Amino acid sequence: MSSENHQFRSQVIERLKAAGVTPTQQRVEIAAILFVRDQHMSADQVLAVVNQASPRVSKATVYNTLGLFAEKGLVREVIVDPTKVFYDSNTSDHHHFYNADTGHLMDIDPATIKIEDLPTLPDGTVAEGVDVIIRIRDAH
Amino acid sequence: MSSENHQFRSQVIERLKAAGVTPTQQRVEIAAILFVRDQHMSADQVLAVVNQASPRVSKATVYNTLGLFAEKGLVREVIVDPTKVFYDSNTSDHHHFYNADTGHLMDIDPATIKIEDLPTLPDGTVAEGVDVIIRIRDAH
DNA sequence: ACTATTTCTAGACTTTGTCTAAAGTTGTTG
DNA sequence: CAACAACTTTAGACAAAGTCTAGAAATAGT
Repeated sequence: MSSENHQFRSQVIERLKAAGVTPTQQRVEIAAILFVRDQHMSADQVLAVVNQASPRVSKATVYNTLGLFAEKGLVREVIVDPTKVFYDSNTSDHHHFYNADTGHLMDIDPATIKIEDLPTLPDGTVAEGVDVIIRIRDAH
Repeated sequence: MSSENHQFRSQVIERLKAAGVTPTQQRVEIAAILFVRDQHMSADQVLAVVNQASPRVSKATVYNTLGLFAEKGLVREVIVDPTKVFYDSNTSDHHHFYNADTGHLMDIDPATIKIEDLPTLPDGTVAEGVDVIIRIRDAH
């Protein structure tokens, strides 16, 4: 493993610790995949990538880990496709384009969209988050 | 069947025809359930309600029909829950609160939320729709 | 009525995701 | 550093939503 990779892994481990997640072997593997850059991956994709070389992480662990990361704010769940959940390694406040033709999910530049004051929430509830999805398709 | 019900059914049939949907027995059954009032139902719920008395519509037909209605603009698909699709019989332009604690989906009064000018779309794509989901949870 | 097209159906199947029970790790504490 | 508790991982069974198939039924057009 190169020195840069080694350094990246330590950064990943620090980030897990900072989020209160014990950095086990498997979690670091998964986090290292997600955190190389801002991206959107389904659990299935993560499973495929992590086990590319040799099977090293089980399906159950991938699902558990992604759920844990989402809970701890390390990734964000994006629900746009009825058949699967995407995990977004960009946790900053932003929204998405979703191209149903291609299944492609893209970030919207936060500067280009704004929601004016949120409506009053139903009684006895608190806001958890706001998702804006602009559904697009290929121009025919 | 009462006269009001009979009248409602004719209205439903007219609405299907207007949308270019042949009003078969099964489609009318399903539309009659959805169109009584603005509501959010999953395919499973529709299946349960339509077959309450005696089984009259198959699972495949319920799924096909809801898909057809969505395509024809008679209902709107709402994707907020990773485990199932909701069908909204309110097709006017509006957005949703989604309470993940209760699984409850609620309309947001269109007057109380506004999106300022949409961002530029990716090249070669056209907008299909904008979904805003405010995720809420029960105050502890 | 006869034929072609559309629609409906039961049930097998697929896919995403969850659960379980056992085995493996890790961390703590004396 | 041994003993123990708590946590994590795993294979594989399971669950639930939704799709597919091939035949039966309804419907429409002539």
